Amino acid sequence: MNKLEALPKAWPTDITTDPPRSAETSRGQPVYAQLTAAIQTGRLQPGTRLREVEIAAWLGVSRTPVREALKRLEADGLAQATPHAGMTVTTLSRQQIIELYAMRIELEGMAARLAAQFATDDEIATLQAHLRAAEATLDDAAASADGNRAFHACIYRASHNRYLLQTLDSLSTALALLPTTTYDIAGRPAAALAEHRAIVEAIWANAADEAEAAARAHMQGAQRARLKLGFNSP
Amino acid sequence: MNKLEALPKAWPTDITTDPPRSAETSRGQPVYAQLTAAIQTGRLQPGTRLREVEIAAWLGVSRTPVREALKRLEADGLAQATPHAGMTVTTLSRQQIIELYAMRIELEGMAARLAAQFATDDEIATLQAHLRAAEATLDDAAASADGNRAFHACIYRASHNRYLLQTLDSLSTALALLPTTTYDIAGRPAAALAEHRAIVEAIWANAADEAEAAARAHMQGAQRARLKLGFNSP
DNA sequence: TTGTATTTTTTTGTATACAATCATTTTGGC
DNA sequence: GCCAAAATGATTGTATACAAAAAAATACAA
Repeated sequence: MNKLEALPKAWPTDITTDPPRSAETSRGQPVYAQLTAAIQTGRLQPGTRLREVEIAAWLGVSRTPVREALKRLEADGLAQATPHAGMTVTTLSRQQIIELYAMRIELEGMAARLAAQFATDDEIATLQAHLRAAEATLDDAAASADGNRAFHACIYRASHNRYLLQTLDSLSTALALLPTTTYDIAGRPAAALAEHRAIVEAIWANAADEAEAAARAHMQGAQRARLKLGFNSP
Repeated sequence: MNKLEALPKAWPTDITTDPPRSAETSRGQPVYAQLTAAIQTGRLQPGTRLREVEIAAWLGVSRTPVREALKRLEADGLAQATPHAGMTVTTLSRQQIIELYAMRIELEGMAARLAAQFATDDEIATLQAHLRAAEATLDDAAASADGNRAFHACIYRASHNRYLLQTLDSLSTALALLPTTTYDIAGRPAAALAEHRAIVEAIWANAADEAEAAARAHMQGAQRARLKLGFNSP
């Protein structure tokens, strides 16, 4: 019975100065989850038109929640809208990929630096567990890619900066639009694992400069691998 | 009924048609523009409840476009939603402000570096024009703050990285939630102008390292000024 | 007076009907 | 046969009615 907003113009006095930002999923929006999953698994290829009525019929809901989910996809850069022509799944250009990696090089470095300064023991233990798990899936490109995403998400959280977390999540999701992952390249999973080890080692040692340098080197390696793979469209 | 009277329901009455909002305006969405303007000018204070029907009545539209605009506000971090309790204008905590500035220090540095490498002659000329304009408004805090935003937006564009532009736009907008600007501090407009001059000088000279250092120093100065001002809530 | 249960009110979430707009096609004329 | 213009169809944008859930108010009993 905490009448939160009925307080006069005084600022909310609830003790939690940090709002649980993870409450994004509190309002269950299965439409958004279904669409992002379909895009990231390649079931919805870049360029595919996203028609509201089709999606609504497919998921058994009305157009209203579908529109909401599509707006969110647009905000995340996964879909693009043209005024009255509807939405399509974003097709990344080579230039966009370069810009995305430029951002990730910078921000992954920042995240690793902050993690080296502020990560808790639990978070470091989780990172080390991810390293061990990655050893077991070196031969499975899909599993390696999944583990890679989880590993990086751990570093984002360990940075303890919610805006950095949100931005890096968005950038990673955008790169998931690409039809292939760098883990499809022979030898890349092993190289990535070695680079991950260097990052965790520096975080564990609270070596901020080294952690940042290792993370930047890792992302530059990922970019080089990516640019070897080619693209959907020039 | 007394509950309604206790709520801040003073909605701005003058409809200023200023939808510049640069991009994304392809689908005219005046509701979003009105709400962001009202938040950034302080007419909608942090903590204010955003009721769909009130906003719809105020702007003379139905709830549908209002919902769309509110979702976008939420994605931009300007509003926060609780499952069935509606939305409120975000109240930034001290920790959030610190995290926002940490991001801006990093990304403004990156933007200045990229601008030093890739800015066109036109873009540099525009930056220099902003410097001259700022000299004329040193005594006007509000005008200085506006000019400051425009100046930084120019650097964002000159970086020629659309994701960096989008992220920095979002971060700047979030900081506009604060009730005061650092330009309210005596002497800060002059100091900021000097720092701006150093940034433009480095960009003009294509000195990437110096541009990045100048931009980081500028944002650190802005953070120090901000932290002197105090906050809404601890 | 206070605590609890019930009812009332308020507000969001969803569905659907209608309007507007753009793309395509068809039809008429040359 | 080809081009232009109008009509048709498809799809998004908007409004509104209804359902659901939560908070607030009220009634009632201890």
